[in-house]
Amino acid sequence: MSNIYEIAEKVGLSPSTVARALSGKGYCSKESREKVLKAAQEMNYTPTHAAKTLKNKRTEKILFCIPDIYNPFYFGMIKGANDIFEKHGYYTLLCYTKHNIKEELRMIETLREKYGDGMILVSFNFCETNIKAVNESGMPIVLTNRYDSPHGNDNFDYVYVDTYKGIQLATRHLIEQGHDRIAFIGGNIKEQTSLERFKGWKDEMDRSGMKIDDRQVYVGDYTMDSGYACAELMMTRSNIPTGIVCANDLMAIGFIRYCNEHKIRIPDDISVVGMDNTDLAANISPGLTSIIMRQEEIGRNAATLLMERILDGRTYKKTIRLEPQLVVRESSRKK
Amino acid sequence: MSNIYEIAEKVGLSPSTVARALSGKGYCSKESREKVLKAAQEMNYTPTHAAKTLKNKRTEKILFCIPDIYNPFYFGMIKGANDIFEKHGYYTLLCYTKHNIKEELRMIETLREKYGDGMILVSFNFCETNIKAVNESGMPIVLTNRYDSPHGNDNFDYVYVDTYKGIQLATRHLIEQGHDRIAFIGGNIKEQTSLERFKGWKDEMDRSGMKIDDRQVYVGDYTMDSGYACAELMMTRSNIPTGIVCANDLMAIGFIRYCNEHKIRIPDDISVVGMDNTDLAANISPGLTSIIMRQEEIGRNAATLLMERILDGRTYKKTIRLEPQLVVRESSRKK
DNA sequence: TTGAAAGCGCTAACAC
DNA sequence: GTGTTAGCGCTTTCAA
Repeated sequence: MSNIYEIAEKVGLSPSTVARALSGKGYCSKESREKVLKAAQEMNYTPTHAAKTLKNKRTEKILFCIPDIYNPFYFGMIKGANDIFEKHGYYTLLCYTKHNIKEELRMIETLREKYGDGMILVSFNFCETNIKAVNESGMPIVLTNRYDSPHGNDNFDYVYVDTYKGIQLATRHLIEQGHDRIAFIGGNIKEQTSLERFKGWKDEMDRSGMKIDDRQVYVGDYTMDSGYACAELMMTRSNIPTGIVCANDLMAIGFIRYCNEHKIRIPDDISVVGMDNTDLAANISPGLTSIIMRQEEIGRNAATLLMERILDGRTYKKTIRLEPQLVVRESSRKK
Repeated sequence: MSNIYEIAEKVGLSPSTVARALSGKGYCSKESREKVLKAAQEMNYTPTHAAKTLKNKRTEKILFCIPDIYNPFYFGMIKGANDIFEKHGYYTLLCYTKHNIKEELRMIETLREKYGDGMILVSFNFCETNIKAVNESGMPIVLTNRYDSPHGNDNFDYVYVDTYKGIQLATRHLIEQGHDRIAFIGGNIKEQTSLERFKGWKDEMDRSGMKIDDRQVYVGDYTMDSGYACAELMMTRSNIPTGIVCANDLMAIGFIRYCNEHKIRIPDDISVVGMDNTDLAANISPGLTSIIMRQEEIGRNAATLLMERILDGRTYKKTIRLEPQLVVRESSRKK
């Protein structure tokens, strides 16, 4: 591949003039510029990204880490963020971290190598390990979850929708519909976001004076199949709940699939509420009652915070909280 | 951020010794190595990616372009490819090209700048413009569609599932079930893959001696909403079809949603066949008859072809064809 | 085993 | 308006 020296030689000018002609910055006569551009074209010239970066310290790329590409929840976030980055001439590169902290650390390391100028980090499980890496990276990173270290020396931004409150809304909705046996299908509560969701359900149940026991709590992994499996398990037990709060739409869909297959009527026999309000919620049958999680807004806000750090040089911490909201569809109704 | 010079100064060795210690290549005494590694750790050292690349000409990154993150069809491909790249220590970076040829060209340009070592390019619309860019990039690029230029001088690999045949299978299935009014919901036939799918339906209809007219052909954009809209339009017309071939699962799901909302029974009133056999096909109700498109295998094969070019230096062209397959579920049955 | 030095391709300050 | 030159941070050859 050609470089500016070869072009310079070909047109009989110096490399710096070529560079000026190409970049449009600095003085350069019209003639020279034209000669250079023509030659560049002919020689099929492309600047080398690495060389530019080494000088500029700017890649104009953002690394966007998502734990799970199968989950439509993230699509909105990606779109929202992308819209902002684009405006500033930045590219978004998605990194699929597979729900795996090692992958997250690898990508933070890649960011430290300055492969990108900043990062949006989505994770189900912010913990001391990855937060430490974030803090020590010295690079701009925005989380899409709430996280505050006990030591209070965090220096990253975050944008979040209050998941705890979201699950409360879902639970309260079922309670208001007169349900009294309400189960919860969530994730592993060792993970931060799963714990929050679980608490949202538990606290709301407690507040309403509902009895709960362990057998009302089902553990999935946010996939449709795990929702299905939870339904299977539930139906082997006595005292089947009449209302189900699912920690995301996908599990709710899996749950409903089981019900459809086994002639359990939704919402006649059981009311189901999902969370995330993904496109699917409106498109399956029956339509799934769900919680709006403002994915696009999260993405847009996260991207904006990142650009502030990168372009405006903001160095103090900023956090943004967004409100979840209930959407009622056909999958839930009065008991 | 620290660099090898600062480390060298700190430990009282030369930068080249530090580099050797860090890379593990070349001679370096055990003592020196230990000193260096310790200092590097203390100074929170990370190598600069750009500097390495400038020397090595290797980024160990692959750019994976997908037109549409909302479509679960691509998930399997990403996973399959990722599995292979990982084995070779390569990272996959996803680029969302939004069904937009300009974005594709931008990413090909980014590849030419050597921001990555190779690319898997997924597009709905391979045409002269993007194929020219692919051919001229001089970089290893694998397509996940069939494409052969008339001039026959292509030098890229591709892996594909025969979509034409896939739609034929879907169409034949409905014909065999006794349907005679069979509609097709596809995409804009200006796009290469949409045209292939359309032809699959048309040719199979012709072969079976079925009459077809324009009003049996509906144009969507591969989203659920567009499937819904096609259903809406269809129902305003007379002579409603009894069988529907959809060019992907998402449109089929949107179509079914319309039917559910309007008390049209699937499959009693209308049989529906999708394409892609995404996870959703099995999880919605009724289960969607669909065409297996071997997404993971496409991904794995594409990644393997790419690694052959990058690591083994293969320079001749290779193409791989995979067979689609019908899966029958509840959404289609005998008329 | 270690160090000096050149060079990857580009940018930008400075001199002409 | 143009050219010279000195880096950016790393790798690698060659000499010591």
